[in-house]
Amino acid sequence: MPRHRDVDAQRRRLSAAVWAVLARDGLPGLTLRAVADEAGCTTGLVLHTFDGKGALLRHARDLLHERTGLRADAATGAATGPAAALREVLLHALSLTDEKREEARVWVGFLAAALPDDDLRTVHVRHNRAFLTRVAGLVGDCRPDLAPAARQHAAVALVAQVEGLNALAAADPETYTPHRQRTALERVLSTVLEPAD
Amino acid sequence: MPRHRDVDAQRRRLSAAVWAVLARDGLPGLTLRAVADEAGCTTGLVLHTFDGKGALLRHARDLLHERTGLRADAATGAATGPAAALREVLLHALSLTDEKREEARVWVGFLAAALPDDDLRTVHVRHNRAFLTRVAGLVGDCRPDLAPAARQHAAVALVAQVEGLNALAAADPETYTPHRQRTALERVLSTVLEPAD
DNA sequence: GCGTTACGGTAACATCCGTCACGGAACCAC
DNA sequence: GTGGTTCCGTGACGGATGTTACCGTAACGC
Repeated sequence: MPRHRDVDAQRRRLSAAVWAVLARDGLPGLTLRAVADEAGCTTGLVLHTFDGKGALLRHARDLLHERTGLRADAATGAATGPAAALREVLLHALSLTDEKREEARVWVGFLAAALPDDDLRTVHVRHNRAFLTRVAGLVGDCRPDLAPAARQHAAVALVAQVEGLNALAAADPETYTPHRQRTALERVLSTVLEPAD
Repeated sequence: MPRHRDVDAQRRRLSAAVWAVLARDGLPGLTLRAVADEAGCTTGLVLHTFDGKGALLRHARDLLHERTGLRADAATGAATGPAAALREVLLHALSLTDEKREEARVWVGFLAAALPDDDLRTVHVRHNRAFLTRVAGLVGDCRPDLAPAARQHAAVALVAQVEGLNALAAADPETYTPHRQRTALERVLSTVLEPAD
């Protein structure tokens, strides 16, 4: 029984190639051949590892969620309190570095690809909701006085702020500078942490 | 010199077909043949009217800006004061109806198409900045006490909130309901209109 | 009414897409 | 070493894409 391969490692490598192509050439450039070239193999390997382009994209989207999730976990763990945890998680979701701006471009690419593709949309929506739920939980840690619905409303505003800044900065980083992103996030954050009432 | 056509009307019709295809089939389905079918003509007419696919997309993006601009003008004119004008313009930019959700899908499609296309990106960024400038002006009307930089910061947060909600609602309208969109926008709006200091 | 001219449909082009069948190469058991 | 089995690169396929050249046709000036 010869020749075993590390299937998971190949899937990770190919998914990383999907991100690289998506960040560099955008959604129109995301072809199996481009992914294979990026990964240093042929389309043969890609289609032996995944059941077609759709499965490849879904796995790449899953892995992106895993990656951002780990970063959020680390941000939560390093924080000194509930408010710091919420702030750190949201700050680490912004496009404050070139690497993160690349990631935002990839996120936009997946979003646009998911709109007409029900399978990919299901995956994309699930991960977006998971982030929303995470933020709602952190809001609850900061404001246990809030009812669940109020936490959800605060989380929606925070997540929309972050993803809006990411989408805008992906196309126009000169206008949506890191400083402006941070300032905008702090504005919304203040409505959660320092309610006027 | 026979047979003159209304070139502008054709351009508008073809651009409207671009929106329809982009809303229904997404960016991957946006082909010249699909646009021609939607407009009830052939690719021959499309390419006699525009210098290729890129020019068609840029014009369609221009027209989308014009359309949203007219809506914002109407919202501003109908408002009873500076605060109402700001609120109305932002509310009309949200995805509160099916038609607006379609428009948000189109906006996401243009964004994703613009990321790897410098010409289209230039157009897209210009229109996004115009909206930002408009919002900054309305903020100035509400809060003449604010310095220009502070107005800009407030406008960035408001625009990011609106576009973030649109992007999220485009893929997941069940989570980002009209009510939640309005509530989230009011939260950010309150930091501009009722500053805690 | 006729000729000229712009218009727009048709069909082809080369290219690229996703996918698949084939065959050689690599690897482990014996 | 030898056989058997898995892996993966090769090359081809049908179809779709953007673009172009061609040509019939409809409309205006005279």
